[in-house]
Amino acid sequence: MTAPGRRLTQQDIARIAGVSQTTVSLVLNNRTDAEVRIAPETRERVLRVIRETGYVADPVARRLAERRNRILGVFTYEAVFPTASADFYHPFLLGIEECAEEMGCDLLLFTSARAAGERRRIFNEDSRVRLADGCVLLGRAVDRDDLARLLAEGIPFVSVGRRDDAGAPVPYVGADYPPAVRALVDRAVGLGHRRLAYVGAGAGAESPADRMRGFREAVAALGAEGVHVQVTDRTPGELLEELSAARVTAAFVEEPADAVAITHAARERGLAIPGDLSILALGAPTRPVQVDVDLTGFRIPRREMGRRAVELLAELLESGGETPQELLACELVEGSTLAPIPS
Amino acid sequence: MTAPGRRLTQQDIARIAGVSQTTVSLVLNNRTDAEVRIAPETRERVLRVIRETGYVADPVARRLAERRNRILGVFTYEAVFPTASADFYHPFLLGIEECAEEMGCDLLLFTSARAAGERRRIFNEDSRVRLADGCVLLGRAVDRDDLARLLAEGIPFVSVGRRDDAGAPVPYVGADYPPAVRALVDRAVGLGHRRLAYVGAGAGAESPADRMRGFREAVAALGAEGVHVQVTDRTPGELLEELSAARVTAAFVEEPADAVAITHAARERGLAIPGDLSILALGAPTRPVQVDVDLTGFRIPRREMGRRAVELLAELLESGGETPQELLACELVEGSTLAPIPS
DNA sequence: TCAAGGCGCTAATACGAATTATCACGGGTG
DNA sequence: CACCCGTGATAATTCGTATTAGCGCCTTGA
Repeated sequence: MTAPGRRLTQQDIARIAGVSQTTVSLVLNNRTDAEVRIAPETRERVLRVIRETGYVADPVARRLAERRNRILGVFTYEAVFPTASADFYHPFLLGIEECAEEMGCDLLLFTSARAAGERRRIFNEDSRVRLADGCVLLGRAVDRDDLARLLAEGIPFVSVGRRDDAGAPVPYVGADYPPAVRALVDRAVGLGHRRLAYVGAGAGAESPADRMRGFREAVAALGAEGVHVQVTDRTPGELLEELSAARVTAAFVEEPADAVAITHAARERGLAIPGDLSILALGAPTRPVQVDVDLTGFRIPRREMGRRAVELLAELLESGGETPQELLACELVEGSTLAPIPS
Repeated sequence: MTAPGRRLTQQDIARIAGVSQTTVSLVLNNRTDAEVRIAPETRERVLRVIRETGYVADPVARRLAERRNRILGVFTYEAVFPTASADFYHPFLLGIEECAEEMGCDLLLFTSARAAGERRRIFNEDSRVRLADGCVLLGRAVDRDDLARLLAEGIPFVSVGRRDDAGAPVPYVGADYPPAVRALVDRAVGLGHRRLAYVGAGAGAESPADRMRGFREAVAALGAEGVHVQVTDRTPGELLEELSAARVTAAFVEEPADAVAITHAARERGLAIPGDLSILALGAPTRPVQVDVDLTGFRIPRREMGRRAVELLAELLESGGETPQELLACELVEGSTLAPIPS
């Protein structure tokens, strides 16, 4: 058993085995190159001492020397675990953890990144991004300056979620929103809907913008009419009124939590969903809600995105190569809030 | 803007500012001791270069020299994120993350710790435990050898959940099960119950053992009768039969998921809960279940345990000191599955 | 008999920052 | 004029591991 005092170093092992620190390092790394030769008996002796003492290499020193430590950073702009956003982020993290585990990597959560009282920034006073070989970025909106800086410093990273260029192309794995939204619009129009609404910000970050774009393009391509309904500071009731005033028959709601609220409000007022109004949900809820409505919409492949981000990061670390940019298809969810236009 | 090539070092900053690396380090660490003097203008010049280049110290090198890096390791014997156990672990992690963030620490998740195909071990071939300043251990059952080794190597750690000695006392923050179970037994006996059952393993790890102990002691102290019902490989129906055969009127169920299943099975058979049988749940579900029963029992202060573990770890790192061992009180949950004994 | 090369290992050094031990320079003092 | 001391910096060393460049010794081949 190890003495409780100071930690063992290769130097100690070397002393005990009667060899040099170099030899211990070579044995430890199982170097059998033509350049390096170690007598089997010496190797065995060193290995025995290592076994007996239970020595393990200090990962910090290793990283300093080798410039690599099989640690992947995970930066989230919001806290990872807190319940408010947990349901939304959990699947991404699940994928990230799975993949990291398979690759034998540890995950470093940059929980300390919060700048004084404000929202988190990647580069704060003494940033630890560099402790990891590379990192995965998570968050609805990612700071443009942070991205630019990551790119400029050549820090390997992959964003989960598409990002616009920030001085240079940003490596990402995103959800392919436009075709998913387009497919929903297609179906609605196929069921006779002509007056459609996009309910939500449709801007502010790439993902809402992408959905909005998909909506606009599809509406234009099919010759339907599309209106835009903002949700900020409005009750579900007010939204319903605006929809009805605009004679909308199918509402494409950016945030499923809003879709649920609107559905409830409608049913309270005796408005049938989807009989009188069809509701389409564009993604996964980012706020905690009891989703007791079987919403028609699509599924964001969050877990797959997490996995893929780690895979791409690994490739980036391995071989460098091109800036990876991938969009993963969203799967349509049948649900029961889309019906033919009321006659 | 930084050149995309090699990373800046203090040496580079020193060269640019026309000073030595030492000076850069001193300025960076804002050392103003009596021993160390730097002319205001020199300091300003160095700071300007640092600002202009956006230099940040390499945390790895820092750690090697300083023997401290404000990284806390989190070791879980099961995967952290996967949904199966996510609901159980989430609150602990929430507390851990909160506290780490406040203290300006990052969290290192040892996801790579899985030994070849087997369950996780802390010390595998190249363990990274030591990358962190200290670590928090999470998991129902923690390997005794791992604990002994952590203690022997003097690695600072705090276990979430009480642990028996492993060669030496183990630092922990646990839930104080015995008084919580005792309080429930008290109430049951106060309501006339005399034949009580402990349903669950009651052994295998510290936490079930603690509950069992609380149960036994309370039953003995109050002069009631207690039986032990094992759950492994038994259907809820079989459990119910055993309970009824033993004329038990109040069942103390270790695992709330089982409590839910038993309640459902009972109601299906026309057995009233709590009219005919009272059900007490001892803690939080470790398996995913739809908890649609308002169980009487107690709440494990998981979030607080996470927080406290990090706080204690911090103290341990700061000042060394005694092996901290704390038990946090569980809060009783009223629920509606406890009623007076049927007459 | 001597250069060429194989063998098994080690000394020296790099990695980037922190710390310790000095050092050069003036100005005041004895 | 020699001495001391405060000032403002730096050279050298440390942390633990990985890598590079050899070093002696022994065998071969011509």
